[in-house]
Amino acid sequence: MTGAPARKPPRGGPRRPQQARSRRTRKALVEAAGALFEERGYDETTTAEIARRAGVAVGTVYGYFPDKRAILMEILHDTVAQIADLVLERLEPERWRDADPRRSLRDLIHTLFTTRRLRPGLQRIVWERFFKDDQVREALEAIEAPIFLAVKNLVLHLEEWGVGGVRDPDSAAFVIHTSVEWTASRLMLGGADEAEVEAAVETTTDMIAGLILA
Amino acid sequence: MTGAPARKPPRGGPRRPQQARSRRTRKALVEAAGALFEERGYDETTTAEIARRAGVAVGTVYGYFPDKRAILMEILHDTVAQIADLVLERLEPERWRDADPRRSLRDLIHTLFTTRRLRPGLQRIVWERFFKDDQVREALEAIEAPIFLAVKNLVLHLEEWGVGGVRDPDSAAFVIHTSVEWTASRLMLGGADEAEVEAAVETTTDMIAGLILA
Amino acid sequence: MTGAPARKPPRGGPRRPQQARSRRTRKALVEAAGALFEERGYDETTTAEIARRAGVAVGTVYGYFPDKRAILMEILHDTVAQIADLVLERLEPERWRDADPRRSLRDLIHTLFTTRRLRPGLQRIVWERFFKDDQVREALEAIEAPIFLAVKNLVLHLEEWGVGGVRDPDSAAFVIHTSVEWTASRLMLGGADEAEVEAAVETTTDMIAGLILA
Amino acid sequence: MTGAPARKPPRGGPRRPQQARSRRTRKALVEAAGALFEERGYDETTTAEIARRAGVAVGTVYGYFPDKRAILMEILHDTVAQIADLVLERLEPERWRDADPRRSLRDLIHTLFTTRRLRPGLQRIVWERFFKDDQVREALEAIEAPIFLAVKNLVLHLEEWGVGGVRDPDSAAFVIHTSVEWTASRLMLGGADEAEVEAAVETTTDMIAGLILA
DNA sequence: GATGAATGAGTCTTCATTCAT
DNA sequence: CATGAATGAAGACTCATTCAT
Repeated sequence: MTGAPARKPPRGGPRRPQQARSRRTRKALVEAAGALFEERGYDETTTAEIARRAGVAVGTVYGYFPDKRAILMEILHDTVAQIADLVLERLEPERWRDADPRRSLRDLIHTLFTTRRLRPGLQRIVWERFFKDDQVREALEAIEAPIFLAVKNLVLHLEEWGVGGVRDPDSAAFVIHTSVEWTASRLMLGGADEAEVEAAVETTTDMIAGLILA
Repeated sequence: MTGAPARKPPRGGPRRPQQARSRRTRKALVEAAGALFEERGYDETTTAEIARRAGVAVGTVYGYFPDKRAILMEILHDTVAQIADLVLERLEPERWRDADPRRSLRDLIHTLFTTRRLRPGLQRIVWERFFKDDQVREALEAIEAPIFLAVKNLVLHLEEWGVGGVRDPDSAAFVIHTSVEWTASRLMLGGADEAEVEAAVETTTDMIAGLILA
Repeated sequence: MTGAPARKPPRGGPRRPQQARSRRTRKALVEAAGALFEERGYDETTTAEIARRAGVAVGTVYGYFPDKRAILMEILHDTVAQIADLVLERLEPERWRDADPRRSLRDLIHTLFTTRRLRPGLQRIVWERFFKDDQVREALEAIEAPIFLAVKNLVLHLEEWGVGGVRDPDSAAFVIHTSVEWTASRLMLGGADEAEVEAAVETTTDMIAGLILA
Repeated sequence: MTGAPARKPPRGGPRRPQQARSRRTRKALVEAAGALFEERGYDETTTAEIARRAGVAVGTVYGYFPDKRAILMEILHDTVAQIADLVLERLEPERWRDADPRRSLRDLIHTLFTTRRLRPGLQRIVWERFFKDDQVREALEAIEAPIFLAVKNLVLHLEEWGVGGVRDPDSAAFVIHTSVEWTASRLMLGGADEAEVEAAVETTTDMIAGLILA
């Protein structure tokens, strides 16, 4: 006999099926809440609705999250982090090194605008709670920090390459990102038409270029 | 024509004392609500508190306003309009004609930043409700419209005077104002220190100058 | 003309009818809650039931009391104070001066026992919450204080009159009242039969007599 | 008959290891619950906490006890019985036969007071539930019965020895024990200082001595 | 037997708005 | 017009107990 009773890990199969179920429930909960927050908003969504949509009982929600706000925080974090990643990509100096800076900048701005189309309802919630909910503000600031750093870093590289530069890189990073972020939000989360958006991308590119290029 | 319909011609005494009282009550209500919204926030203020602070009964509130939101709308409108006026002043072409454009610009930006210190609690409410309450959005947009126009007009003047110009004046007006407004809000309504603010004013001035000057 | 329009106080009639209504509602609330607490117990009574029994909406309850516990505190206070008054009467030295001390004592003990028949359900709630709810404990202690004082005072009088006396009047007051109170509670709030109660009154009288008389 | 049904004769090793484990789990559960009830109180302790503290799953609890209350009953029984044993010792006539009755009595009272220091949290639960939970009341009464009997028996011995006696030994037993028990509880489970306790012990001794001695 | 995910009835409390006086 | 008592729908959260794995 070759041996041991082939028990427990049958071959990479899912161990501890309970955990699998648990993960599935959690996911269902996050998805249900995400969809509802997106559709209706945070205050307008009840914990009972989240449970129903996830196909579980109310009590189950509280087995996974301490309270309603914790669900929001998780979803907000994921959403915002996902957006931030897309932006961070466009900020890598390598992408700019041998390219036309104006083109790269426009590309960056364009990305900053289009990412606002991701989960707009949740992004609205971010702004809605930004000044009244410290947790939301802190979470957003934590996610923005690396972006500010990347912008600053990029500006320093541009200076080094002789294609631009600013007086105060920290301040520039903050002002640039904040400006674009909000211009994009107002246009994309409001209901702006395509022409307006196009024009804004162009104008914004000009504006930022005026600050950091040449 | 000899005149107005002489309704209830009171002899001597103050005309329509009721209206005077009424106006006083209304004012008390608006002031009470304004102070409470500023201190606590909109959702955190109850109509009962507003009435108590104004020294009237709850029911009386509904004799002057259809609902709680209407009080907010009035206050928000007044506050935002007041701020807009301060900004509009700085946008008058006369002020720019014979002055150093860079200086005038810096002055404008500075004004845009410092006006955020007016009734910050109410301004927070604006952003909190901007995307979730169409009435708030529309009211704000109505008030911003003349500003956009003034910015556009100014840019056109600058072009005429040969000190600047942009490709798309409408878009520029929107982008400029929106950018500065939000950068200022985040800094002033959050708790930024003086140095950060100073730096941001400088950087922002550089940025806008890059777009519209020279 | 004799004068002023006979308005407002028509002649001792009820002024401010609103306050009358308010008082009525409050009373209905207290009575409803009292009856329910008595019948079912505190935890077993819901605020909705109280409102329904009082014939008002749930919200009305909170117009008169900050929370459910406040209703209990008021009722408990009233009930216990009422009982305390009955006991205090029997403790007045005048009642003892020219009477047979043994008889007066028996009378006192008897009163302490029979008062336990008043609102037994509420008295149960007192003991149920005594050690877990500081407010209840404090309220009870506040009401007991004058009783302790009266007992002490009585003992001092007895000593003066040469019919008794104890080593430590404060301690005696506490021990006497506490002992009788609990013996009575256990018998009357449990379901003791008449004979047991009679015997206990007699025995308790002997016991206290042994301590404070002759 | 040759004997016992040789069910599953285990060779050598420890018999029914399951039962050993089972007993260990049960004990862990009782200890966990006991500690938590003592610390927080009954209502404030959840079954989930008990399970966690015992190191088992929630469901497991229900394999050993039909419900939460059953755990309490077992713990209460053990605790109260343990206290009762300490008291019963001091009530054995042998201890009193050749000793100074006053001394023995004081010793007994002292014991009745100090035993209230054992598991005070659980004793609080007894009083909290005494009138609302028939099972608790019955359990306590069952445990008190032998004490009442022992007190009665002691009183009869004292009478026989010519050092005391009462009219109604049954009633006396109940009154004595109940009085001391509650005086002690209020002092020891509340937060009385040492001096108060000492005085109460002395006074109580005087009081009981007045009833049963001489 | 053990596990722990799931259940869901049940609670208190809030507050914008109405309306009889 | 003012008053303020009354309304009642709504919502977040708890926890003893069950049961599929």
